[in-house]
Amino acid sequence: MDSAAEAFSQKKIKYHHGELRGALIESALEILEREGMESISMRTLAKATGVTQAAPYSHFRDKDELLAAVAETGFQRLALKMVEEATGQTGVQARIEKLMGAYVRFAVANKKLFQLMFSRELAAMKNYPTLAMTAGKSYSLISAVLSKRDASSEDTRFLTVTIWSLCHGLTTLIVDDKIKLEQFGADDIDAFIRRTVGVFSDKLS
Amino acid sequence: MDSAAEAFSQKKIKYHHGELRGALIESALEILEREGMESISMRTLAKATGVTQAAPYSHFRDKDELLAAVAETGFQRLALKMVEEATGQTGVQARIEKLMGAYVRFAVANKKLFQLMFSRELAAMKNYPTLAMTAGKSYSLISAVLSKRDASSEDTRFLTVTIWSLCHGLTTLIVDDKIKLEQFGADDIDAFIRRTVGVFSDKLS
DNA sequence: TGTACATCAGTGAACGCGCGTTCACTGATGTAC
DNA sequence: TGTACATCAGTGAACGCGCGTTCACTGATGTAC
Repeated sequence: MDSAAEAFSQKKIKYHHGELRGALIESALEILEREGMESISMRTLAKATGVTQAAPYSHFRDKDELLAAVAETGFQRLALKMVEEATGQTGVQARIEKLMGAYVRFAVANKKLFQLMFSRELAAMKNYPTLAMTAGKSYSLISAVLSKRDASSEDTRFLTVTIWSLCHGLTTLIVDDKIKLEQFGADDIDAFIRRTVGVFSDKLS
Repeated sequence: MDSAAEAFSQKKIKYHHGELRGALIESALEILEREGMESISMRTLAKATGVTQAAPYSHFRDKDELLAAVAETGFQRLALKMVEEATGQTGVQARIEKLMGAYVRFAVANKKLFQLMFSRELAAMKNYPTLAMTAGKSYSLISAVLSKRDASSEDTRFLTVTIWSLCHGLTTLIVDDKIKLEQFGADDIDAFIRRTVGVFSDKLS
């Protein structure tokens, strides 16, 4: 028996999967990016994970709970990227630019996941407290940086909303193909963002 | 026969509807706002309009074409509101504030319609040229105002994208309940926007 | 170390549902004469 | 003004489909003794 066949049979003979919950989320992320959100159903996910269609219900109460888990994974990864890229930067403006850059780049690299994270299906879900908390992380990161400014001529809360709106709006429009970066002669996303944030750079010192 | 019964019977006996296309779009707008996008199906629309489920296919090739028509109506009304509110204003900043105000207020007053207009289902539709054109109107309006500035220290295209992103992002976040206006002590949307646009008012003269 | 047993993850079949769409048809309407 | 006819909007029945979810079950696994 060669190793491929062995792996297959190992996969086949396993009755208890062991890590089905995580595997379902991974499958969801893959299918999401490959085929889009409409292709995500309990049945396709189960099949993709090599399990019967009813098996996921041992780990998720219903489809909403699964989608919430997938989205939460997305928000965690997004926040992680933002933190990673912004640490080590000095100066408010530089850190804001990095946060925004991470936001946009994450969304572009994970279009469908980003769309899921802000889809109306997900927005309709109240009663997933951890999801709401994780989703609020990017706002907190921006707010935290802005509150460290020397001169606070501009109210931090308003400035945070402004920056966050700008960041989210720009990202949404890019992901949904309403803005084509190439048309702006900006070599890359970072240059584009620097240009955009530059509009109110004087408020960021 | 009283007038109500007469109206009913008139409605009943009519074989040819006469204005079915428009009536379907109206029904869609009503159901949309009342029950949300998931409740819109060819069948429910037909039923709501008092017609058999196959009748809509005399006016729309398929569901996509109908949704595109509904969204296009939305974009037209949005552009109309923006024009209405901005005309008569003097000064770039005032006009930008009015354009943004109209955008946000339209979205708040027509949440579900706005969500449809920027939904992934609609984004997936290429090949509806008139839809794309109508959808681009709000961008054009902002761009047109900004190009009238005296001193063009900031490139108009970048500034337009910045403002549009801010406008769209703010709107999206409000409509999706990520931002609660009450928490900001702003009496109304206009005050809030004035505060937000004020961040880079010096670039708007 | 070996056995009995409780637990519960995953099975396989079935449910009911609403959906988009097709199709042969019917009958209201407007037009040409 | 009245009739014949072409058009085509709307009918009613049917199609096939994938979906979320339930349910009684089976068998792998870990633990207590």
